[in-house]
Amino acid sequence: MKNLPHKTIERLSQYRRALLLCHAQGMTHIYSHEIARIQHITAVQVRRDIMLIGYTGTLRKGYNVKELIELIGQIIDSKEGINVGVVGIGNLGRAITNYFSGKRTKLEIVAVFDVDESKVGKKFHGIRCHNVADMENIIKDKNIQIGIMTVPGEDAPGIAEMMVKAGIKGILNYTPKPVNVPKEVYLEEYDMITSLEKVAFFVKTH
Amino acid sequence: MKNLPHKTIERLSQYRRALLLCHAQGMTHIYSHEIARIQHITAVQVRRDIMLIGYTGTLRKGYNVKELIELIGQIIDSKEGINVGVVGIGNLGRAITNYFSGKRTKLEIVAVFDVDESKVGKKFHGIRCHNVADMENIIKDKNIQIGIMTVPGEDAPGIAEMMVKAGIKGILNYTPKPVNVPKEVYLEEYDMITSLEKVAFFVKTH
DNA sequence: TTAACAATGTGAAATAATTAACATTTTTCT
DNA sequence: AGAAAAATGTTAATTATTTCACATTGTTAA
Repeated sequence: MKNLPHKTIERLSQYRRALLLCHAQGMTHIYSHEIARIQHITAVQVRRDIMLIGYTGTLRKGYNVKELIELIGQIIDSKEGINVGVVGIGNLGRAITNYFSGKRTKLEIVAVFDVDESKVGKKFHGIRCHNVADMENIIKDKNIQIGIMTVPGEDAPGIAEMMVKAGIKGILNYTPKPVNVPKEVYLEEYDMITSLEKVAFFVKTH
Repeated sequence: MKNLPHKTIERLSQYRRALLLCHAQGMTHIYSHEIARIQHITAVQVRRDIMLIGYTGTLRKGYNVKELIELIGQIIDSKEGINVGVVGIGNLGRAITNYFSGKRTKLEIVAVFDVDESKVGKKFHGIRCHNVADMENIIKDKNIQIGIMTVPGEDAPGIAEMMVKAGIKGILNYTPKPVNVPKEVYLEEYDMITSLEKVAFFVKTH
């Protein structure tokens, strides 16, 4: 199940999110076109993605919500769970920490880091804040495999380097500054300005 | 210049961000492979994107940084500038408001909104917070064309509907809940959980 | 002066992602 | 029972995006 397209992985995550809501509302089955409508994509795309993970629905009843949630979990979650650290507990770091906590059983934020001494030692949404200086040890001790960077851009390269040195496996970089990591570390970068500028461009050009 | 690929638009925004830094450091020219290294892409891709916007560099000297910044501005910025509103001034809304303010001359956050009475009337990074109930009028009065949603997921559909009613042109939805808008409104959705799960997947599968 | 080099620009090929088309199957209706 | 409808599953076609390959051309160095 390794060769799923990147886009399919993203959509599976989104499908699960939607399916969890449907499940909570008591729906037992769902059609591809219902999922499609929620996600603003086509039903064919949904069916193709689901085909790629080898699940098969019931004709005329659609997909079993519970089963599909579980299968998507088997695909995208790691069995043992993955520990996550957030570096930089400003507004964005706090937003992410609050938002994630308890949302996914297989992904847990186990530590947050900051340089600000007044934050070190405090808890954010129940998670202790450590000094960035101690990051390397804590990443190793707590087996943190993914780091989320929410520090100011100028600090990003240094933080990334520290994380790589500590043996991090993946980095999600929310700073405006691209960082360099060795190719064995998976890197995902996202900048909000780019998204806003993209919206602005398409607004401008109708 | 309307038919630029979506991906090219995103990269142009990123190139500009990088170029602005280079310009600030006093660089006058830059090679495609230098831009490529910063953005972790190939030099060919950079050259092709630049070709698509009709700019042409100097052989052996590369691209003129200032000129390229200006040209990208002509492509992706709107001449008159676009006003932006942020709905939901929790941690994420504040992060975005702080981060954007003053970063781009052609995109200005002119109002923020919240339901929380204790926030209404206050200023956030110099921008007044209004009651969501007044949103429709203020969007019209201030000619807000883009709305950034940073409210809890369950409020997203209602907020989107209000914005559409007020004549918004584009929405950037950072809530975990996809919203429906008429096709003349440009919609961009981004969910942090999806990004994190994607990183987790690729970390898991090496 | 001329050869080697290092850059851009771009048509063509390759790859990735989406969509179309339709076979199949279950259910419902007559 | 048979026809129509409505759903899935999947191959093939299409579209979008990236990469290859290489022509071109200033620059540098022998």
